[in-house]
Amino acid sequence: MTRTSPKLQPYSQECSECPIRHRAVCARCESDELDLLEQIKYYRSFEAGQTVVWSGDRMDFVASVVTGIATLSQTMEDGRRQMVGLLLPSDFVGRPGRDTSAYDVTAATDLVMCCFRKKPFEDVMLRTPHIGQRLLEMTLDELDAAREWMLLLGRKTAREKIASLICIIARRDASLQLQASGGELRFDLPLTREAMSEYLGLTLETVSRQISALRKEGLILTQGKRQIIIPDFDLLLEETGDDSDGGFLV
Amino acid sequence: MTRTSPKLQPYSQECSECPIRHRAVCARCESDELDLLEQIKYYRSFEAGQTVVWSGDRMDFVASVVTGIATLSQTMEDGRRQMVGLLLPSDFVGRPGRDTSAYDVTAATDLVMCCFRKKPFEDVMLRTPHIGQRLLEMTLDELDAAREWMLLLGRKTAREKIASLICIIARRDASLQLQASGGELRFDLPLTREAMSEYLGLTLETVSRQISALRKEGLILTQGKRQIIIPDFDLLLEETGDDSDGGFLV
DNA sequence: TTCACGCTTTGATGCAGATCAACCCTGATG
DNA sequence: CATCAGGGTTGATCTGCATCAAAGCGTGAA
Repeated sequence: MTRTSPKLQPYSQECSECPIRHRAVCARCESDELDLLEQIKYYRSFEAGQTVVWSGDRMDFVASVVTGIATLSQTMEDGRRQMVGLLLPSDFVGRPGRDTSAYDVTAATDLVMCCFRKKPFEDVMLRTPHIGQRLLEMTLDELDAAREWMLLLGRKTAREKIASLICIIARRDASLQLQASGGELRFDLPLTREAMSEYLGLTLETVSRQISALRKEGLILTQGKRQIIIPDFDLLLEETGDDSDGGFLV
Repeated sequence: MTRTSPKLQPYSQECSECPIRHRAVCARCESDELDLLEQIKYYRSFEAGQTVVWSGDRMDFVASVVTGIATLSQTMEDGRRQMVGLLLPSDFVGRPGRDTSAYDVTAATDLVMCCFRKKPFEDVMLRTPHIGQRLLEMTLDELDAAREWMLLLGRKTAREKIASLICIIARRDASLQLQASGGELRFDLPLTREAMSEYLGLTLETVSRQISALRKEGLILTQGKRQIIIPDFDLLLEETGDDSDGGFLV
């Protein structure tokens, strides 16, 4: 399923100049830094379900998601799996200063990533401090998201977990698309029931049951297996167990 | 276990001069930077149980733990609580670029922190890039720890959670004290049963029961309520559910 | 058209951990 | 020395989610 060669992606519309995060950074970029990054960047694409790297394998690049969704997961010896990262377009993977992956990185949907070989990337980082600063900000954001996620895993009920996940995806989806809010929200769930269960620390049967329950109560509507419509976002938010006064948007 | 297990890596000695993280940084410090940091640092101490800041409150400093243990927790409206950070000596709290705390910060034991007012600290950061780099490394470490924690919360059984927590504390404790391992490990649990339950996403009754179970099976010995002796660390490790081949050092 | 395969839904049952409720230490205090 | 309070333990019961099992889609291949 090689539809478009990654080389031909109209990536420039995002922001061809700034590879770290495709938005918001470029104001600080200077042209010689950009040249350096341009020279070392390359694209890779994956089909839904493919593994990008296995935990423990050598990973000699860092990357950011261009399109699609990637996940980070940990697996226990007996096969229990927990997702620990969900990467949407513009998110970053890889750790400067470490050369093996600590997690399984998987394409949840068809996926295009913009990669930089680690060594040259680190060289550029040394020369251009704002890249490090940006990376620090992003890492702090991820840490906050991870902590919110810990609350979900440790203390929320299955119903609250499902409502939370739907809200999280709706929000990120909406923010990516600058969607006009006001009425209903409509979007595709980009995850299988199984992937959702790995995100939430549940079984896929429980995920399915809770989605059915929310549908029966009218809190969400569904079209097909994947499309979700949220008639009243605030109503759904009340089911998440989160503070009603605006919590985090991740 | 004739020699020090790789799982019990010692921290390098503390370094009173370097406030960011007491180990490992100072090689890169230069005296004028240190002077700057010296000038803006101050100490605060707290008794066990005291709250350092509440979630949502103004927090105009960043800090690192000097002695004792601090925790970060999130609370839901109905009172359910989840710990999301456990700060041992040399760990860092606070987020440059944000002026309210996202979490309740609490002294789990008597606590001394070395604080820096946020604004001057940020100024120093701008001037001395290696502080930002160090902070990035530390944040990445914390993110890895958070992800390990997510696996624990989402997928481990109560028994595995307890075994994991005891191992985590034993390791960090051992590394702080350069403890000669080889035989048994002996240390104080610095957390109440309730704090442990908040860490693990359990109730305190379950924590108590599981500790009793491990004791009855001889995997741990206890003296009083708090002191723990681990006769065979590897045996306890097998109860954590983690991969046997060396996992993370946090 | 039929088949097969991957994903999803739904039902029946079991169990780990929550909940509710006593009771037990141990050290501080008058 | 008696009392008290703040942990900590242990027991009985309940329940939310896991587990086991089967059947229902929807899509693409034959």
